[in-house]
Amino acid sequence: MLDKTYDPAAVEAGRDEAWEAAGRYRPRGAGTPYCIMMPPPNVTGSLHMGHALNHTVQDTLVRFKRMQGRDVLWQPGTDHAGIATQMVVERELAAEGTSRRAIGREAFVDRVWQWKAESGRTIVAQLRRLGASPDWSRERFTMDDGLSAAVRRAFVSLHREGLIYKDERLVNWDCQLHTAISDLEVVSKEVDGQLWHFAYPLEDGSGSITVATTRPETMLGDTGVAVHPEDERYRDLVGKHVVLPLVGRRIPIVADEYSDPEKGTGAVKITPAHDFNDFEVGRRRGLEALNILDPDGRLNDTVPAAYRGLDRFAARDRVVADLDAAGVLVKTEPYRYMVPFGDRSNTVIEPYLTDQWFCDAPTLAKDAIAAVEDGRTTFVPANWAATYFDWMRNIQPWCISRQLWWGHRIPAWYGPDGAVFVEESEADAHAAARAHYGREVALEQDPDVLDTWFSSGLWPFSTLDWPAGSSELQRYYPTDVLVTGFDIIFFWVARMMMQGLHFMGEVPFREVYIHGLVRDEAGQKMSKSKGNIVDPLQLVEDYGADALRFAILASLAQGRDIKLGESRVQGYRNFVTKLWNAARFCELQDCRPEPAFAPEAVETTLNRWIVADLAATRDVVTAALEGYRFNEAALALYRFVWDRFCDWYLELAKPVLDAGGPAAAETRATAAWVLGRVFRLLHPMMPFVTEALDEQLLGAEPHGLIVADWPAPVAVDDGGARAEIEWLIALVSEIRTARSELRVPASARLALWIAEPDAAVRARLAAWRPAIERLARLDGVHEGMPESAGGTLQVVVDGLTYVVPLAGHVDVDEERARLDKEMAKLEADVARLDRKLANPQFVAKAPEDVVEEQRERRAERAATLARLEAAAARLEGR
RNA sequence: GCGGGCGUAGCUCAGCGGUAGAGCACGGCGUUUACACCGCCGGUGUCGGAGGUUCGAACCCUUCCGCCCGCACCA
Repeated sequence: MLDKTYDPAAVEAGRDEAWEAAGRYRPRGAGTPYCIMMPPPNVTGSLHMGHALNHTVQDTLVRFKRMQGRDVLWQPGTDHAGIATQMVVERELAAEGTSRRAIGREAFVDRVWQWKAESGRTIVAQLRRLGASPDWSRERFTMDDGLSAAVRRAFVSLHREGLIYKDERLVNWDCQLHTAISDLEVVSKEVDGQLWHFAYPLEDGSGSITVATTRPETMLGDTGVAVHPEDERYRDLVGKHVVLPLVGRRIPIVADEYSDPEKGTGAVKITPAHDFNDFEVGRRRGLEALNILDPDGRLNDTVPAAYRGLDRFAARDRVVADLDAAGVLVKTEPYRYMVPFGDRSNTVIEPYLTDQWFCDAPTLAKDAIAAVEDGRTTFVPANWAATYFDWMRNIQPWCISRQLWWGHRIPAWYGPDGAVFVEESEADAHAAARAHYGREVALEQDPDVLDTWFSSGLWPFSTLDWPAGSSELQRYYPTDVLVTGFDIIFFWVARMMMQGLHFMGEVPFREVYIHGLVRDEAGQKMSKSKGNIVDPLQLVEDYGADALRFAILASLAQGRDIKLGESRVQGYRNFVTKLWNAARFCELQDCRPEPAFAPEAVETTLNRWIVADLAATRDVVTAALEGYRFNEAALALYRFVWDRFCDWYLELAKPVLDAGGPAAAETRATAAWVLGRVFRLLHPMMPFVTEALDEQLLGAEPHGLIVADWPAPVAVDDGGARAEIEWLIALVSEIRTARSELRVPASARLALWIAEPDAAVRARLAAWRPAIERLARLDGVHEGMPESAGGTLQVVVDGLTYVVPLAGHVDVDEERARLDKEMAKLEADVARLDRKLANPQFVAKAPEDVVEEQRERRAERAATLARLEAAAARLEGR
């Protein structure tokens, strides 16, 4: 027996373990392969709404495909997330009063591994709680031996091809983390600052040129002043020199297109080592790049003694004060401008001149762009391709080295004279060094590690045992679809495309399904600082994973962010409860699956109707899931279960079941069959409750639904069943509405009269009399016109008038008013349709079936109207 | 500045060329031993504004207004 109330916790408990133990998560080995690579969550992270959304979508797809008979591999794993993880552990050390530098590199890395071992299971456990069904036996971690080997192979190979190189360039430098970061890890924020104008005196004493800056401390590194070649104001100054105040350095005034006469004073100070634009100008004009900062962001020894060792911001104040004292501060104005911050450290990022490893992204991007252009990979929704192209076509060399300790150590070793040996192992490096020097030398490995995304970019094939190779690699690459948020199209999707195409010669995935972000009920992005985080696990605890999953999917309109509040989840928990109770009713009614049940062969109108309706729902759901229209699939099932099966089918079945006989037997079998189909259709979206019901109610074999066949289409000839049930629903609804509007007490059992039924209607009434009486609260169905005192209620359905004598329950005026309201609506409809049909253009140009449809509609409305008019007249007549 | 998106019922959103919809919220009524996590009943809303295309536009085009998100700028 099913429990009286649905208890998600009880229903969901133990099911993940059972599925896994039964091997359900593993590829079945037969069927067309279907593969999804799980975007590896940060190993030390915990589940947030974004994960819940992302994994619910993947799991729904995977379960759907599994049921369709595909050989499904959902490859799971986690990411080492270099900076984020290192920071967490560093914070821990700080709390203990020590630091990574204090304990040293080796001890620190050990410590991170230790921490990973402790906290690395959380996210996986949480995903399991959600119902995620990847092949956990294949779980990978980006720093596993195999994946690390893949990283080294990729690095060495790209290096040999000249696509990875070391260069001294400006990078985004994080002064707190002491590492370079990529462009993508920099977030610009608008800041209220000041714009200072300084007059740099000309060397020849003939005056000065005024430049403006928001970062005065950088003037200590100025090696030039640029003006626009066309700028009349400064034309005569080009080629002259100024003497840099405070420093005394003689620097040239150069002409360069970069200088914008409209901006600031039109003359711009050039600090090649500390500004990306200035760096380019410096290169073009042969200006020296003078690095004035140390890795902490303090001024170094290239600046005058007074400023050495000062922090960049302290130096700023000092420089301004000194320039003011020197009389060259022309003016100071408040100024709003954009300042780059590190997305992790949230400190101001400095452009900084260092030696770093770069990947030639512009070259790798070529095929990655072509692959999307020619449709080898497509985006869903398609417009995300524009974002992808936009970034790919403007891609810059990718700085892949990080001055961190946690991550893949760069496989480069340096000899005593600085010669570099890039090899997959230290042994190989030594061999190369021997060949180079003709003797054994001491080598030192590059201290840096690689950007985390370098290894994540290899994920679609490194997880399948590349470079060693395996049958899985052959079978599942390219994967079918990547499911991810738009926020990492650049970070991750682009990198996988570049590396996948380069190393595998084929795209990593054929489709990229991009979903939105989860926001709170007010549409705010969830963040810890706002305190509006909704914890998915709390929701799972309160309402069940099934409810959360279904809520997510039902809210997931394509290409939009989703706003998910608790009430939404609650609503779908109610839906699960509804399903549970419907199943329980069927159980009480002894509905059991009939092995020989053939949906096409059911005979009663009611059963033919529900079978036909379910067949249509199946088609809608199948097409919706295939097209990533999850909300459409969810809604179709919600409607079928609640509005059709529960509200009408079961209610109409009650009298049939009570009456017994062959019709009752068929109905029991049909109900059981329909529920079984519903469980299957719903399973990818709400896996737990559907399988529990399938087992408990229908006696299906344990953990079988997850691998049950997806329902095949059913070709039903409903033989007029739909029309008949629609008539019945309309009749009952009309009477209910009229009763409610006339405030007839619910308890009043009234008779139904029909004046002139034809044979068909007479038969229908006879067949459905118990149902009509039950659902419309009636007692007796009669032919003819009633002798009524005390008013009547009259409704028109399919052109026939049905009369309910009210016997004093209501007064005539109220019924008259109700009829008037309905007639007014119909009159308006008829008038509108008449206007349309009277338009010769419409009749001539619109498709025939559309015109015919309007004519029929017009006739139907007019007939109903006539009946209502007659009914009104009868009211008057008394 | 460039790109993308959004503006439909109180709220959250479907619909995207042929009668304006759902859920939630709200209000009324509670009869039916599956379900109060329920049942029944209740929606005229300039489909952001203005033009245009069309026999017909919430849906296509143009333009304007308002909001959001990327990217760039960052003297």
